[in-house]
Parts: sequence; C-alpha cells; structure tokens
Amino acid sequence: MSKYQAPRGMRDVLPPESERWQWLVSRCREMAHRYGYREIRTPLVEHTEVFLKGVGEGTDIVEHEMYTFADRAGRSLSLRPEGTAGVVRAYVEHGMHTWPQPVKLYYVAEMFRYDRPQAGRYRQHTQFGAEVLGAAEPAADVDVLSLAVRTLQALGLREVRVHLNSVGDPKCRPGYLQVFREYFQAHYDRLDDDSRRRLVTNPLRILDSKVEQTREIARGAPRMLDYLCPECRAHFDAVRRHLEVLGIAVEVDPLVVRGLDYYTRTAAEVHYPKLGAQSTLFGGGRYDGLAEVLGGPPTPGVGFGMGLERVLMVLEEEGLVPELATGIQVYVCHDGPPWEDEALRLVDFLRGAGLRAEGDLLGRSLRAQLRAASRSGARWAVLVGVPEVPRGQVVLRDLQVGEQRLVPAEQLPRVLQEEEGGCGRTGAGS
RNA sequence: GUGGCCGUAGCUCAAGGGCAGAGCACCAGACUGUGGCUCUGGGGGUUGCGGGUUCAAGUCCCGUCGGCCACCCCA
Repeated sequence: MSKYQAPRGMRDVLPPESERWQWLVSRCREMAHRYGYREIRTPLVEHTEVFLKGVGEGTDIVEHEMYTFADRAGRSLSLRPEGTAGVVRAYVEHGMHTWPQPVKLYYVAEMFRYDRPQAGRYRQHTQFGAEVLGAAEPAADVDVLSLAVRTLQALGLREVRVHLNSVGDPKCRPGYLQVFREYFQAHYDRLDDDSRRRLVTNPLRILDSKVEQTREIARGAPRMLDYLCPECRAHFDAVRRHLEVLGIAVEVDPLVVRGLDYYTRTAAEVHYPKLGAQSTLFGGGRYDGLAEVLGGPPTPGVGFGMGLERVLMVLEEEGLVPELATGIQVYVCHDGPPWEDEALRLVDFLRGAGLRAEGDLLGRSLRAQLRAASRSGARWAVLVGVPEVPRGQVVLRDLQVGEQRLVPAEQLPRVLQEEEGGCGRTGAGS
C-alpha cells in the first residue's frame, strides 16, 4: 500500500480502461451530434450562489454534498455537483435567448458530490448530459429523452425502459402538495423517522421509502398525475405518446420524483437493476422555472444527465465493450548499439507515415526486444542490423504467424498498409 | 450522515499468537544469431496507518484511513 492514495471516492483510470472511456465518450458525442446538439464547456466551479438558487437550498446536494470553498479573494465557489445549473447560467450570461431557438447543448463533464462512496457512486463522476433551452413543447422533452435512450441502445443495452412521471407546475403542484401533506399528516404516527423528516424537507421523496409500513401508506397517497392541471396533463400525455411512437418503452411511474427544486412537469429515469442500489443510469426532466431563478428571461428547458461510470460498469458486465485498436502496430528491434541510430530513424519514419510504431528504450538485447514486441500487442516486428541483409532492407516479421521476409525500408509503410488493409487487428495489448 | 463486512508483494490469495509464503505479473539468463511454450535465477513487504495487550501480534483490542454492502441520496 503506497503512502498516498487518491482522495476518497475518486479514482485513477488506467489503460486499458482509459481506452474504453475514449470509446464510450466518442459514442456519446457522436449520438449528440446526430441529434443536433452542440457541445458546451462550462467551468468546473461556479459561484456557490448558482447552485443554491439553481439546485435548491433544501436539497441534499446543496445542503450536504457540495465541495464549497473560499477562493483567495473570499468568494464562495463550489465544484459543480450537476450540470444543468451551469449550462443555464451560461445561457443567461451570454444572452443565448437571442440565438435561434431552441438552443440544444450537450456536455461530458466531471461532477463532484461529497457522498459516501459505493460501487457506482463516486465523489467525482462523469456525466453525459444534454439540454434543450427555449422550447416548451413536448417535442423537446421527447428529443432529449430519446437521445438518452437511443445512446444507451446504440451502446448495446436492450430493455431500456423509461420511468415517466409529471411533477406538475407552479399552477397545479402547490394544490397537490397541500393534499399530499394533509394525507401524510393524517398518518403521521405510523410514519418512520426519515419520512417524517422528509414531510418537511422533501415531501415527495416519501413515495420512495423502503420502509414497508410507509410504503403501505404511500400506496394510498394522492398521486400528482391525478392533480395535474389541463396543460400539464396534455403535456404529459403528449410526451408519453410520442415516446411510444418511437417504440421506446415507457412505464408511468408516480414514484419518479426529482430531488431538485427546479423540475417542472416531466420527470424521467432509466434504471438498470443489476447495479444494485445505485441503479439510475440517467435521470432528467423539465425545468421551466430555472432561467428566471438565475436572473434570466423566462426560458423553458428540459434535459438529462447520465452517469457514465455506471454505464461503463454495465457495458463491461454485459460484455458490450469492443476490443480497441489503439495499441502500436510495429515494433522496431535492433541488434545492438551500432544499429541504434538506424532503428531510431526508422521508427521516426514509420510514425511520420502515420503508423503506430515504437522501439526499444531500455537498451535491451535483441531477444528482450522481441519479447517486448510480442507483449506490446504489435502485429509486426521490424529487425534492423541482421547480418547478410542487404543495405536498405530490413526484416519484416509477422508476430502472429511467425514468418518473416525482406522489405526495402522505404517501402515499409506501403507494405504494412496493404497487410493491415484486409484483416482487422486487435491491439490494446491486453 | 447511520449500520455492517473487509484491508498481507503490482494483481489474486495463503499463513488465525511463535522465522511472512504461493500463483500470476515484472527483470535477467538457458533452449546459440529472433518473441510466444518450457526451464533456471532475481528484484520486490515497516502485513493500509497509529496506538494498546503480550516474553512474542498479519493474527487479539482501540482509533484512523480506504474499499465494498445496505440505508440516506442520486447519475
């Protein structure tokens, strides 16, 4: 055990896992581009105020889980615990309401929450997220949610099922909350302590309780869906119907409740049960009130955030991560010091020709170089300095087949191009 | 934040009060100019860290740090 470890809940990503990340992220970007989303990169830190207002002061995230610190001038800054607040802050700050609407943005970014770590829950994690700003139509909800679902499907996951709910809007939610509170107040003496606490802090979360007696009470609780105003009702029905038109499995789930205050109407989640308690692959919804809270013009918005650590965990478990070809193709070996310069030149030449090539850096014997070549995963070894080989030629050895032949050095790139052309190769070296 | 399980070599794990080990991995050599297979040798550890009990502590006790599981919360 080394003296220093990565901070709790944070981890190093080493090869070949780092290569799987490159693959995953590039797939996410590709899907976002197909849907017409463009990348936004916001600062890793924001003024704490942005999250207090944007995420909500009563939420666990803001109250217990933020990395908040004072900079040298005494300003209170926080590492972002989620992506939406920063994106909307940027939308307002840069006057994006003057851009052609809607504005569709995506990000792949690190988030920080001071939470108790567990597999699939990290203090530093990566989210792929997307937001549609300036569109109140159900079509916008369907656009982002389908991006999330289709991305998971494109990665190979079957059985992606969207749990869909509506949390209403400022017109209908207060009335519902009133009825909701009254219902649970009436059963107060039978509630567990957690739920009593939540009745004050985050009442809708009671619906999520794992305590059986509370669940029983919750089953009889009034449901937001029965209290939606006509506009919210129509919106919910349209989102649901359009997702079904796309063939996306939808399950109406009154228990999907977002922990963040700015959500209105649509609330959606996708779970992957095999992940255990940390099973949410993505969560998202509509936040029509957020831009105003952050000092901007009233701007409807809808988006999602997807936890990529969890997605990658699932993909690996399901064997859906392909072999990656980022390893080297050619390893140049030489037979001792007199040939070092020539080997060096040759490696440089091959790299210049676009091949992934490397040579010995340890002054090793020819035998050890071949061993290194073999273990590097390279398909080809080139031998420089073998006696009886005419000047200008080198030995090209196929490490898979075990055969070798003479090739003029300057023709190596062309020969290798031809050889590699036909057969795909694996080369991550693992 | 609450409760539980677990920390021994780079990795996977033995040793359960009495000399800290194996397999894999890594390095070198042999099988004669050239890898994979096989064989030989080598480097690697304050047993996560700190304290305590004991003649003696990976081993028992306490604390702490870290991982995992459930809760909480969420992606």
